[in-house]
Amino acid sequence: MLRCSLCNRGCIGSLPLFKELPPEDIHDIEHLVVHRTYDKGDVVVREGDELVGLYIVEGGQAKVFTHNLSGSEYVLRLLQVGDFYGELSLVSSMPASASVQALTNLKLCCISSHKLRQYLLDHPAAALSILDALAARLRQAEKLSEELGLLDSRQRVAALLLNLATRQGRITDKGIKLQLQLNRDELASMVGLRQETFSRCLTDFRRNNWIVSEGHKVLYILDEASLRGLGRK
Amino acid sequence: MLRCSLCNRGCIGSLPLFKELPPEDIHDIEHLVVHRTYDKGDVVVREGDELVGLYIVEGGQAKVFTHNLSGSEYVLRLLQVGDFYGELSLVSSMPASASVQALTNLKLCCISSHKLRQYLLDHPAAALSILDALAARLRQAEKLSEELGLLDSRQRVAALLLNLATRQGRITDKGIKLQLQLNRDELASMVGLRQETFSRCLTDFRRNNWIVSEGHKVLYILDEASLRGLGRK
DNA sequence: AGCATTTTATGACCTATGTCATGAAAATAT
DNA sequence: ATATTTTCATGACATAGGTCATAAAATGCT
Repeated sequence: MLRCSLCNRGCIGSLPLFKELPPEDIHDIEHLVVHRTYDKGDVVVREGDELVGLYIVEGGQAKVFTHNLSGSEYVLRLLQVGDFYGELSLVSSMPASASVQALTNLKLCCISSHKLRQYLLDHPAAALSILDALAARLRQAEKLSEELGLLDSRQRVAALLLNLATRQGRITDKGIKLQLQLNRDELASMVGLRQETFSRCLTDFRRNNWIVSEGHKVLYILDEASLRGLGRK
Repeated sequence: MLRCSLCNRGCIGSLPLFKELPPEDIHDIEHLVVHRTYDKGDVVVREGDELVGLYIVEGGQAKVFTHNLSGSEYVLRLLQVGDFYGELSLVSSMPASASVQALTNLKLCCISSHKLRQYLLDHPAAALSILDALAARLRQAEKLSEELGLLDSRQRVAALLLNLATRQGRITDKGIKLQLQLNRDELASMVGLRQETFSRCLTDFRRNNWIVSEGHKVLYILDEASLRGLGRK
C-alpha cells in the first residue's frame, strides 16, 4: 500500500466520473486525491471499518463482498476501472457495510469525504457527474434485485455472464472472451446461487454450445443471442 | 390530475431532500416545481414513458413496479412522503424502467430535469442533498439484493415487515401498527416470494405471537425482537 | 343489510435448487 | 516435471418453496 509514484498527472481526467469536467476543475481535484496501489489479494476495506472517503478504481479489479452468518461469502459487485466505492453520504461517515479486496494489482485514487464535499460545493458540474454515476448504479442495483426475485437459475447465470461480457468482455475470433477473476463459488453468490447449481448451468450452456471454457478462468460466449433469449421466456 | 391548489408556499422546505437548504434557495426552487394531485389508483408513470423530470412525494403513498414476462407484478419499492422517483432523468431523458401508481390520494411535486439540472448547477448544496439521498437508496437497494441472495422466506418476510415498520409503523399500545397499502401478492413480490409462501410465513409469525392481524390491511408487530432475531440465525 | 367480488389461508402435490459426497481437472507450489 | 492443493463437475438425495385447487374471510357495492 504505497503512494502512487507513477501517476503524477492526468489520471483523474481519464475517469468516467470526472471526464466531463473542464480541465481547470480536473487540475483542482487532482490536488485532493491520494493514489494508492495494492497487490492482488490485498484487503482494501474491511467490513465495519470507518469509511473516510471515496475510492475510485484507476486500474485493476476488486470485489466488494460481505459474509453471511454461516461464514460464506457473498459478492455484491465487481469494481473495474472507473468504478467507485465508499462513503457518498457526505454527511456523516459510516462503517463500511462490505469489504473490498483486490483481485489483481490495483490502483485506487482516494478522496476524503470532507475534501470531496468541499470540492463538489465549488464545482457543481462535478456533483452532477457523480449524481449521474450514482443514478446508474442505483438502476443496476434495482435491476439485480428484480432478477433475483423473478428469474430462475439458468436465467440468472445467463444474465451474469452477459453482464460481465458488457463490462469486461473482449471480442475475439473465438467469441466474447471473459477473463474471470472469481471462482464459481464467488460468481454463484453474485446471483444468489450455490456453486453446484452455477456449475450445472454452465455445463448446460456448454452442451448447447452457447459457451466454451478454456481452463477454469477463461470462458468464451459463442451464442450471445441464445443466452439473452433465456431472460425473455 | 390537477394543479395543486392548496400548496402555494412552504411545501418544498418541508421535504427531506431540500430541508438543509437556505430559505432563499428554497424560494428559488419553489418557482420551478409544479404540484400535482392524484387519486388512489391513478397511474403516475407508465413503464416505457419518456421521463421528463423528478417526482417528489409531498403526501400519500405510491408503488413503483414492473411486470415480468408472464404478466405478474413485481413491486420494486414504496414511495412515501419525501421519497422521489425519476432520478435517472437527470442524466438524459430516458424511458421509465418502472411504473408508478398512487396507493392513496397522492400529492407530488414535479421538477423538469432540465430546470433541475440548471438549478443544481446554481445551488450545489442542493445537489449534495440529492447525492446523499441517492446514496442512501443505493445502500438500501444493495441490502435488498443481499437479502434476496442469502435469506430464506421467513427471514425475508420478517425483514420486510421490519422495514415497513421503520418507514411507516406507528407505535400503539397494541404494538407497532402497520397500515398496509399492498395486498399479499404485492408484498410477496417485494421479497421475491409467492403470495402463498408469504401468507404461510405470516401464519407462522401469528402462531408465535410475533404479529397479529386486524382484517387484511392492518397488522401489529408484537415481538420485534424475535422477528429481528430471525435474520441473524 | 345483503350480495358479489376480491383477498387471504391452507392442503396436496411437484419441482428446482440446495446439500453432501466424490472424483476429475486445473492451478499452484516444490 | 512432479506433487500438492484447490477448484470444478456431477450423481444421489433432501427440502424449501412454487403450483394448483378450494374454502373462508374480508371488503366493497347497491
